[in-house]
Amino acid sequence: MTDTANTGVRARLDDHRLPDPVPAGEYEGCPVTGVLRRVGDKWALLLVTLLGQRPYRFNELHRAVDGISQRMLTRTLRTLESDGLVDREVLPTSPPSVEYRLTPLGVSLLEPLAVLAGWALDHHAEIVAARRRPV
Amino acid sequence: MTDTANTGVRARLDDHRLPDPVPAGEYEGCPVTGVLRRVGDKWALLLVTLLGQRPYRFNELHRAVDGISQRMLTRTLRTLESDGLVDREVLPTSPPSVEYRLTPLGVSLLEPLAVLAGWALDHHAEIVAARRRPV
DNA sequence: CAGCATCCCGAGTGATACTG
DNA sequence: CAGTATCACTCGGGATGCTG
Repeated sequence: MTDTANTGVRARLDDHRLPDPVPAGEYEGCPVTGVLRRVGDKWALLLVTLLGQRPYRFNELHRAVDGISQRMLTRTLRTLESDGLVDREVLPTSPPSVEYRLTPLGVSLLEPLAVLAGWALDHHAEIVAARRRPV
Repeated sequence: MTDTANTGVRARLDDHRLPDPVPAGEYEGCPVTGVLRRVGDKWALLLVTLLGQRPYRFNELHRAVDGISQRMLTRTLRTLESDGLVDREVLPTSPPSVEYRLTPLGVSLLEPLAVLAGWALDHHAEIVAARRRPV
């Protein structure tokens, strides 16, 4: 592998769009797996939860999450947008600001997510305990 | 990067334990994220779903999933066992056979999972449609 | 049968610097 | 402010071969 070899290169020179539009995989076979992979994303769920409360601007999200890099914030938002979960709106202000909000589809995800989050909060102590006792 | 440079070397020579006991990360900060990462595992959820129906033996699982490697099957089962979701029982037969079954904790996960799976089945068509329309 | 040991590749992710 | 371009590094995950 040479250093110049770009991973997952787009090779669209004249149409310089996003460098890497969507991070993760296809919805091959089972659609449930595809959704779960999305949900299992390190940041995706956190962003969805945040946006479930109110719209956020880019740097507002960047500050709110605190630990995420600009790159991953952009990529995750782009993925969520591409999946139709998040809507991106560019406001015509003098310093351009962008607002992100959940789509109806994104809102509909909040409820199943809450169920799983409830389970996690309810049982994570048991999981941690299980991990601490080797066999 | 030279070819001899090993990625993520273990460097524990005298204590040759498992090469990589648990694949994924810690439960830092939010326990929900940790659980979601587990759930987002490529195979973990599939195995939990399978084991939710009845106990399976190792190669039985290997055949049932079909596409998983021995290594990932072992690793995923070990992780699930380590998290207290799956129980591993070695049967004292002449060719040693091992049975895997869900623990009560694992069974309790089936319901939240079903909710999420239901959402996925219900909306994955919208997601696919959203991905096909660029902006 | 049920694993464990290695090698290897690509995806995911962070850090940093630059731009409209 | 809201990104984009690179570089570098780790880790998930597949292939293959060996063992008790």
